Amino acid sequence: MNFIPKATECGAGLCPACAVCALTGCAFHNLSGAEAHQRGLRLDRGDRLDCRGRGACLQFWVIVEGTAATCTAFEDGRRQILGLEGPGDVICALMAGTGTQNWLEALSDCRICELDLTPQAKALRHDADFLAATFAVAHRRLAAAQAHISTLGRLDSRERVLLFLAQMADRAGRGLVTLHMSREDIADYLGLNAETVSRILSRIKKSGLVKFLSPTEYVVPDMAEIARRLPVPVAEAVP
Amino acid sequence: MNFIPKATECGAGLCPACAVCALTGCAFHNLSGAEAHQRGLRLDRGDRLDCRGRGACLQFWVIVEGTAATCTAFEDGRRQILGLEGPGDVICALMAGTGTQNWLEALSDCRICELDLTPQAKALRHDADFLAATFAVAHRRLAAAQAHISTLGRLDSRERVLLFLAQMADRAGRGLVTLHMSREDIADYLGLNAETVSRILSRIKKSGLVKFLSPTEYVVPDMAEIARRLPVPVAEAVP
DNA sequence: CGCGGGGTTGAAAATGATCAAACGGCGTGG
DNA sequence: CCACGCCGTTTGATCATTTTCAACCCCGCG
Repeated sequence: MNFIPKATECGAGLCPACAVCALTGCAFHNLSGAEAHQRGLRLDRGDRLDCRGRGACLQFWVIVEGTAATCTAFEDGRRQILGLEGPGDVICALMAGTGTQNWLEALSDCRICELDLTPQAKALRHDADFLAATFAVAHRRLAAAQAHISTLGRLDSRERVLLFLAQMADRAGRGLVTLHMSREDIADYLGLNAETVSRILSRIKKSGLVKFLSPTEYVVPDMAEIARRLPVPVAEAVP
Repeated sequence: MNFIPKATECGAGLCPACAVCALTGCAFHNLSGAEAHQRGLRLDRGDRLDCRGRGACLQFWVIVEGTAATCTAFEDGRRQILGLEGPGDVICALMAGTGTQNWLEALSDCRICELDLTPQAKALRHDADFLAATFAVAHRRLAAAQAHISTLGRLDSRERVLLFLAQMADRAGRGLVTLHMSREDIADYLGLNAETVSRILSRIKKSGLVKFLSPTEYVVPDMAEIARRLPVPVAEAVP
């Protein structure tokens, strides 16, 4: 049940590829009994996890494996995917307003590590390493959220889908990309509807910018060509 | 030049209405020489302030007076307003990807306090109060950004404008509301264009939901009536 | 073999953008 | 004081994009 890699497994105490160790490295090293409050979860595709934090932001969910989405829905059922989460991503309590639901939804089968640090609240409130790590989590999510605002506000449907495909390819590290999302999931992420996504995907396919092997698998022959058709960089430059 | 109210001016050390004291209260109390790195700025309507932080997020801009907007623009000039900032709001380094500009723009004349804490970087990295305060800043911004994603992704133009009017009214504390934004500003915030905003404003005016005294001043006779037409709560419930 | 859940495609309708014209307030200069 | 011109706003006509509704296809599964 212990999905969290030990800090010792991660070389210099911090695992470069995932934030898990960054958290354990800071929050767990000087805490006794912390193990008791971490829980391994398995979600099947479509499963939802209510992760409203109680009060302060001291609960975390770390994606260990799979792809998940942070979602909201209005009273009338309209759904919006706020962000996509992959291995290493850390979700802290989603902020749900009254009347707006918030949940984490597995887009593919997922392994997730849940950390409840509320018992350690008092100590953590003064733990600089812990605070720095949670700040980094929030900051990274904020950057992603702001980029997504621009996407939804100022890109048309073709640009949104193209950017989406490019980003997923970038994240998958070139080669064959497998989407773990239905057309409707993509639509809810991009603020479109499923038919529009399908239509645009067909157009992109015809254009040759992306080669589809199946509805959920594709290859990008020339990333630069896609980048040339977008007014935004595909990947955020990491300074 | 010292725009920052002293913590002592704020009752219990924290000013309830603004985050300024929350920051000074934590970051400045135990720092000597901090005064030297704070700078009062005046921006006229339309002025832009490049606030990309150098490296770590240790520079802050606090709105003391006026309304400003955090903006991005694509290479081709399309502008998107990411968020609206009023007195007390704290902006930390905006994350600008290469190819995407980021700036803070005064929508009305503003007084802003700039804090540069990079000289204190070493000490602050271990200052729990400071870290907690910056986390709160990022967290609050994240909540706002996520709410805006839903707005842009899933509300139609009429709903967006209505929500905007209601939120501005809520923020202004009822009574007469004065918009410090042009139609184009509103459009760039809501992911629409200026003509569409104007048209919808006219429709809303005709419907009687909002009474306009001038193009930039209005009153909301019945907030509940507006809320009834929106699938989202107007104000986030503060827990 | 039939059923059901994506996915794709088409036609029609709605929504929002674009282009263009006219309005109104306001400051400047005659 | 008035005329002029500028800028932001409003409004109309038209165009493009996106949604909606519907049909159909494909494929896996009972």
